Amino acid sequence: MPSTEQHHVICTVDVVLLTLLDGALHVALLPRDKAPFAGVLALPGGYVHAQEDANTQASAVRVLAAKAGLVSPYLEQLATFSGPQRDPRGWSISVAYCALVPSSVLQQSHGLQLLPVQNVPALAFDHAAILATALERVRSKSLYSSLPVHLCAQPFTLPQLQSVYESVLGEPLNKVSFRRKMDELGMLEALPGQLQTGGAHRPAQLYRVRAAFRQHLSLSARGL
Amino acid sequence: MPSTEQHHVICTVDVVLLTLLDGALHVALLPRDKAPFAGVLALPGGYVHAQEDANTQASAVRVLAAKAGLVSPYLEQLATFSGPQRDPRGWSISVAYCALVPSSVLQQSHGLQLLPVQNVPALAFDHAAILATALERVRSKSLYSSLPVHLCAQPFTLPQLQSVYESVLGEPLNKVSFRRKMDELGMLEALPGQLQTGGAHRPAQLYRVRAAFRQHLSLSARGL
DNA sequence: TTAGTTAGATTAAATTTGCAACTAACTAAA
DNA sequence: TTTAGTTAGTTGCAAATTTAATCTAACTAA
Repeated sequence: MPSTEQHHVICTVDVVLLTLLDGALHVALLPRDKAPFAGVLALPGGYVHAQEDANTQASAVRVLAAKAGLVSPYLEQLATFSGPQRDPRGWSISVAYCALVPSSVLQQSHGLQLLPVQNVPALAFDHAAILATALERVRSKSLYSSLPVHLCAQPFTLPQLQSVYESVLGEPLNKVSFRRKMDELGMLEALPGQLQTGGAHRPAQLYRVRAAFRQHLSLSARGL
Repeated sequence: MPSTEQHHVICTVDVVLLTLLDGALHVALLPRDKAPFAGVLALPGGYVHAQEDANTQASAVRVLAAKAGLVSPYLEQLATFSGPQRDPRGWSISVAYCALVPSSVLQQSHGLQLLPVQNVPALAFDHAAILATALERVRSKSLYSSLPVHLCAQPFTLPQLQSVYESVLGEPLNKVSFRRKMDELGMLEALPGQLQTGGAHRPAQLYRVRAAFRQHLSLSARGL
C-alpha cells in the first residue's frame, strides 16, 4: 500500500462528439498530428492539466474548445478506460465524455472529420471501444429520456424531433405515442404564434426546451 | 498541449460496497489508518498500481480483496471523480466502483463497518458524493433491471427477491407484476423440487440466477 | 381438526398503447 | 380560382398491458 507502488499513470480525457447529419449519427474525428498513431484518426482528446483544470469535465470542455472550437451544451461523463496497453507510452487512464450537438454548431474549420458511425475506419488507441460504448449509451438513453433533443437545433418542430429520435433509435415511432410522451416529459415549450412555414402543407408549431431541462435529462417511467 | 503540462495526478480507486441488512441498504466503511483523514470513515480504496493492475477494474478487485477480504460477484464502474481539492495531497482522480453483495459474504473480520445508508456520518475525501452517486445509480437501475438479485443470497424465493427490490426502491411492488417481470427477464431458474419450508404457511419455490446472467444485467423494456 | 399465514394462480377492472381515420392548413399546378 | 397533393395535428377505438381483488394451495400451531 505504500505510495511507491503508484508509479506514473498517464491521465487523459477523450470526447465522443456526436451529431446528426442527413439522418445519420456522425462522430467527429481528428487525424493525430504526432506520435503515437501520427496521422491516424482519433477522438478529440488531450492530457488532463492539473494546473488549470478544476476536474476532468473541465479538461473535456477545454479540449472541445481547443480542438473543435465549440462549447457543447450537453456534455456527459461516459466511462473511464485504463490499462497498460491502450497507450503505447505507458499505463494510462482516459476519462471519456460524450457530447451531443446539433450539426449547426460544428464549423468544419478545425480539421474535424465527421464520419457516419456505421462506417468508421480503424482509430487510434482504444477509441473504437470508447465510441462503441458511447453509441450504446446514447441509444439506450434515447429509449426513455430526452437525450436526443440535444441533437436538434432550436427551435424545432415535433415532426423534426421525432425524426431525430427515429434516426438515433433506428426504428420508426408512433406519432401519437411520441407526442404523448413528449407531453408527459414536460420538457418542451411551444413558442406562441411561431410556426414553421414554407412546406407545401400545414405549418408546424415550433418548440424549445424549457430552461429547467437544458442541463439535465428528463426521464420517462415507461420508455419512449 | 506539450506533455509538460501534465504534472502529477494521483490515481486511485474507491469501492462503494453495498449490502442489505435488516431490510435496509448498508454501506461498508473503514476508518482510515493514516493521514489524510486518519481515523475518519472512508470507502475502501487505494492507489492504482500501474505495475500489477491490468486496469482500474482490477485495482478495485485487488482493493476489495485486501481491505474487505472478499471477491464481489458484481462489480460495476460507477463514475470518475477528480479535482485539486478532493484529496489534500494534490490533484487526484478516483475511479469509483460499485459492488453489491449478499450480507452472507461479508465477514466482519476486516474491521469493516456496515452503516445504513440513511445514516452515514461525515466521510473522508469526497466519499459522501461518491456514495450519493452510487445510491442514485443503484435505485435508478433497480427500476428496470435485475441488479438487486446480487444483494440476494442464492438460492432465494420470489417473495424474498421481491422484498429486496422493495427495500432498494423504498416502495411496495405489485406481486403479479413482479412475478411477470421476473419471468420476462428470463434470468431465474427454478430448482426442481427444492422448496423453502419451515414457515407456518405454504412453502415457496427456490430459484437461482442462470449462469448466463451472473455477470451482466438483464434489462426490462418497460421498467420494474 | 381448525384457525392462521403466506405462496402462487386466476379473474376482472383499469390503464396504456397503437392503429386508422379524420380535420387543418399550407403550396403548386391546372 | 379551383383542385390536388402533402404534411401537421387530433380524435376515437381496439388491442395490449398493468394493477387490484379474489381464490386456492400448502404448510404450522394450537
